[in-house]
Amino acid sequence: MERTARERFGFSQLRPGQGEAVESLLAGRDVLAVMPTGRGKSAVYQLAALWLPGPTVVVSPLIALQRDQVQALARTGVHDAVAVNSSQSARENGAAWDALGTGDAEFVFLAPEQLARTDVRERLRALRPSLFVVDEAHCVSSWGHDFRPEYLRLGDVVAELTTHDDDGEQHRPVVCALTATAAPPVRREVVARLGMRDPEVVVQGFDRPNIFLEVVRETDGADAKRAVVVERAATAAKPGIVYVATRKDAEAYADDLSHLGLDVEAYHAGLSAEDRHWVHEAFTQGDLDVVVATSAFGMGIDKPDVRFVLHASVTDSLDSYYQEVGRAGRDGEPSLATLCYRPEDLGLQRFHAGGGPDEQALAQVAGAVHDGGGSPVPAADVRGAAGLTATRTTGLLNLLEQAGAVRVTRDGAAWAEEGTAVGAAVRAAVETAQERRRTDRSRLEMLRGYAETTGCRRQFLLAYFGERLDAPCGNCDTCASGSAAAVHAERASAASGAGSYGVDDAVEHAAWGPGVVMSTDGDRITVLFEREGYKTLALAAVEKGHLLTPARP
DNA sequence: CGTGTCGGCCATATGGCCGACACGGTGCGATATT
Repeated sequence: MERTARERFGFSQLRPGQGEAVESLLAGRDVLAVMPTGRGKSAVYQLAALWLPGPTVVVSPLIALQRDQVQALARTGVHDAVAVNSSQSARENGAAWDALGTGDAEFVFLAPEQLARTDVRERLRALRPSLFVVDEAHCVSSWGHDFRPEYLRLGDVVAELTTHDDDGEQHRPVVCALTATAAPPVRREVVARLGMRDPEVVVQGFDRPNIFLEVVRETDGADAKRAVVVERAATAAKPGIVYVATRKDAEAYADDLSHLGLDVEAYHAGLSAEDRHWVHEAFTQGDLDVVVATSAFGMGIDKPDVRFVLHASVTDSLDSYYQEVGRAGRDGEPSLATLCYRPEDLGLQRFHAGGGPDEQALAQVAGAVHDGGGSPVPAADVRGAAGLTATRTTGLLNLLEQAGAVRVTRDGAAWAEEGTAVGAAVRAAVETAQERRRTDRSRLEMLRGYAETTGCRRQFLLAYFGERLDAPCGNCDTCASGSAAAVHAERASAASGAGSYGVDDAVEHAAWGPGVVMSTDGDRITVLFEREGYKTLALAAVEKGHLLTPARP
């Protein structure tokens, strides 16, 4: 394997975890790999594909990313790769299928929306793929629920690609999920949603010790914060990225910085595809000092020398935050991650997390399904009857399915579970949506915790991702100010009962229900409850009040 | 859930305050228009 990696792909040596992951895939075992961005992740499936017999399906979230990946594979000259998507003509897509059919192409890149098409799944099934890769697999969790609901159907797609020989032998593609950032609950969700079986979970270190972490708390209002953001972006070592919460802010900050003489561009989804491509290229080539961007700017950026990532506002979670921070300092040189924190900015994220679910729309969808009288109603009919867009209908059907009120076939046709009334289905779905909202809000609260901690930032961040750093890191603002050391000493001297709880322990709370211990930290413990989200509790109170009881994992 | 904008009103002749209201992120694919 190492020789092949060296000779055919030009990798000097396998990185930690890569060999393990490839071996598992070759042995037919599913793999979830959480690895830093770079060559490391795609090498896993490229190598495995060399020895596995059938073609490889790669689910990739962006068409632009699919293009990059196809080109990158073409450069290796080892395998041919094709993509199937709506940006290509019918002729191009047809040629892609032909290449796969003759064996000229080994890889096919698709977005989840393509896999929602019956004809696409049938063609894939006929190809008998041996490997099913989900790239940027955290999208399953972060986008599946509302934004791109087809992500939640990928598990069903794997099931449909499973075929049987004449002698009854099962042929199921091995599933390989890849991501750079995933906290333990995200990993669990990806594994569950993709229907992965006893997966090998390979997690490379999350720590990026060369990035200095700091939070600037702004108490003097929105205008004062703007001034601080501009000043910091102007004086920091270049190049860098400024992340903002709105498109309007992206334009405004870009204007301000440009007036200071910087080479700067705004980037957000409201720009033309042409402009976006241009900004992306210019930044990659080193022609820009700063890009001011919404969360649209990110996937596909693999620039080694980004010196700073400055957040003008909070993100929706530490998962998103660290994903964006991770674009700094990939070359290992000193870099800076600054979060300009105003508690008021949390409001926009609360808004984005959604208000109450739309009961009327739910009732229409549930009603349309119910009218089928127990036989599957095609998704198009549900959509028509409810008068909603396809995306929205799929999202609401996912919600109803998650609530156990309806069942959905792999074609997206839905039928009502026997004996469930429309009203009950809607109530169950509303409860499911509210759970989702609570966990979303608790994720936001964890970000608040990071911004407001007086302890070591890196310890807090790594604990969130399930990694323990025993001592303060020495490369963040609280370490520099001395407050991290003070907190560390205080926690060490506090009578620690943490011994009775370990990370990943299943526990139960009388009111909040079942949960899993995410981290223990001296005198406190953070638990992720299934229905309530993250809660951080004082250990003394937990022990005294017997608040948590062990539960079955 | 917080912010920016606009119109109306007030107490005084223009500036400031208040309430109402709109707005806010991520991409796929299908469809309509040039």
